[in-house]
Amino acid sequence: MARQREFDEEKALDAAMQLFWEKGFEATSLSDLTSRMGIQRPSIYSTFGDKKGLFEAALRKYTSSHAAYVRTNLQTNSSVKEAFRAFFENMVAKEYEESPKRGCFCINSMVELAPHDEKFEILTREHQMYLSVIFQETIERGLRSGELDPGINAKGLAQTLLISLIGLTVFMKSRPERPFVDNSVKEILTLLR
Amino acid sequence: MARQREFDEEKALDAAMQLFWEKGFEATSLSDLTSRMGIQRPSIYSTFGDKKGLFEAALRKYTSSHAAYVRTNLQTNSSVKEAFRAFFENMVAKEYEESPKRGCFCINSMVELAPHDEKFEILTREHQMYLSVIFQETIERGLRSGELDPGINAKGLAQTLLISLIGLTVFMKSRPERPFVDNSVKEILTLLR
DNA sequence: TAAATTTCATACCAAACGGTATTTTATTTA
DNA sequence: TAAATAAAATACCGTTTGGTATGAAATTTA
Repeated sequence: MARQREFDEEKALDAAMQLFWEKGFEATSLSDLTSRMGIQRPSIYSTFGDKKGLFEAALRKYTSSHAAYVRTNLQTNSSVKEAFRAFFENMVAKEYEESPKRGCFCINSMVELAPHDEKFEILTREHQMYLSVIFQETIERGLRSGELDPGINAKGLAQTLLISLIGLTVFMKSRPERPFVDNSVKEILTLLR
Repeated sequence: MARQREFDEEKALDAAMQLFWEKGFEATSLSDLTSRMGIQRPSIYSTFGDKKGLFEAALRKYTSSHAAYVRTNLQTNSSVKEAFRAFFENMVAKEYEESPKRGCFCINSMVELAPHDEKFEILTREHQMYLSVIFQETIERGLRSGELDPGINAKGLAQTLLISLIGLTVFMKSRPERPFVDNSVKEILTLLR
């Protein structure tokens, strides 16, 4: 044993996450990272391997905390319809406060990296699959309680809601007028009859 | 007047479009561009200004041809439901043949550039708005013919279909299993009752 | 045919890139 | 306290980046 680490690895990783989330992989330079993370280049390389390794660690941190956020969010409300409504509306409201519009780090990575890097193709797909399972379980809860129409296909509907969520998230990056998005949210939620 | 141009500007621009579409703005270098466009650096700069100018020209070329494609595609079929079904299914089928998954150049740009560059925020938003108008007009045609439920809100439904299309396009970049996407398409189209 | 003009090709530029070797500083163990 | 070890800081590396200056080649107009 010898000298002890002076920086907090989790805090440094969080700073990197914020940066990659906002600017993406290519547009974020090592200089950006060192200044925002508050550590020197060699510390990054000794701790995370290389730039891609750091990005991967940041994305994993994001997906795990995002998954937890979605899960608790959908479980708190006893009404399933109300839970989804609050979840979608909250997501829209939050994004309209953002500037620049960061959207979802995982979706951003899906667009920038997944098509050219199998590791990120798998990582992003698995996160989306996990979200669709959370959606499905929530819908199934609504079916058991009798709140939802028994004719509903839980899995199919979950997948559709997830795709709508992705579409909303991406579309908001172009700063469309609010009613456009609000109306779509309403319409999408009618699938939860 | 003097020496005449040796390269075809449209062909060169098309080559640039393919490259930017596949790799995005940041990941495409001037060297990539010169070799694929078949012309030298100075020709690019004298013709298109700079890298961003070339990208913008390429994106404009894409959006105008894409808009025309969508318009004719939705107008050919007399049945509106059938037109949308064919359009969505065709789009999914085409994307599953692609490798790497290029998705939609406009959507890719919305994710990479729109949040940090107002010019692209506007450009991408306006293209989406245009698409939603095409959708809306198609739905209104179905309302007039009596094919669609008169209770349908043409504008709202058009916007929702557009957002679903965006979600599908982006999601396919992570190479999800085909049934996931196919089921969602079916479910989305049920909104066209 | 000669002057004028524009394109093309080569070569080049400073700056920024991702990544490391090296030295200094701090802490632990023997 | 001395040797060993690991982290921090500085300085540096070759390569690639986007962007140009320059001169040769070609076509027009006068």
